[in-house]
Amino acid sequence: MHNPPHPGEVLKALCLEPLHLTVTETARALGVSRKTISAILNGRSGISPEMAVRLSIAFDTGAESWLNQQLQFDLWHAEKHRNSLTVVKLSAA
Amino acid sequence: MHNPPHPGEVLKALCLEPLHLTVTETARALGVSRKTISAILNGRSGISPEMAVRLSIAFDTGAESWLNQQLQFDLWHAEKHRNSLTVVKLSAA
DNA sequence: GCAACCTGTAACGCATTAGGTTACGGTGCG
DNA sequence: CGCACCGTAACCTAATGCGTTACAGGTTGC
Repeated sequence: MHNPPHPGEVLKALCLEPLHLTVTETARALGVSRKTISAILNGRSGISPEMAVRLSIAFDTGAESWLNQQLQFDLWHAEKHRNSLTVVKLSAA
Repeated sequence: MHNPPHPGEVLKALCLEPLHLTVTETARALGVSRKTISAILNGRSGISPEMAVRLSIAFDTGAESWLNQQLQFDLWHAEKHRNSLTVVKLSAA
């Protein structure tokens, strides 16, 4: 339940650094601009579904695992505002 | 591989109909506009992280399960364009 | 030393999308 | 008929993924 990492950090640590890939090389391989990769690595963008598919092709991983990391990250932020949401319980009623 | 259902359909079938909830009632309970619920039920919007938390409160379910359904849905659409993406493999390299 | 080059990032614009507000057609009830 | 409620469409705003362009900091070759 502790601060989950940016998916970008994981991407950097698990994919780019082991292969000594630069932002430029990665961007070219994925078919996107350097900006897009830079933004992800620095946590200024999330992993979009399309990007997840690109990653799954380039690094031969599951697209789902990338999106799951993004999900955990987004959810963790959303949960922080849980108690500031005005919601009425309907289940237990 | 088969067309995953829209999260809105699931929401309607599993939450609204069993409790005979109207769009209006649900919207009030969740603290959003009727439009927002209507859009989700008809597949014109996805389940955002914030919405998932609202659903988890109102229906006492896991927020993650809603986002996972959304993930499966989004991913399925993204995968359809997999072969139209210009991506170079880096893993096997 | 300096000029050409490459790398990573910031600035700006565009398209998409979740969400609110408002307005409209439809239905039930006094 | 009149009124209230329902679901949805139309319009606007804010956020965000992406591309293009521009810029600062290094290398490398001369």
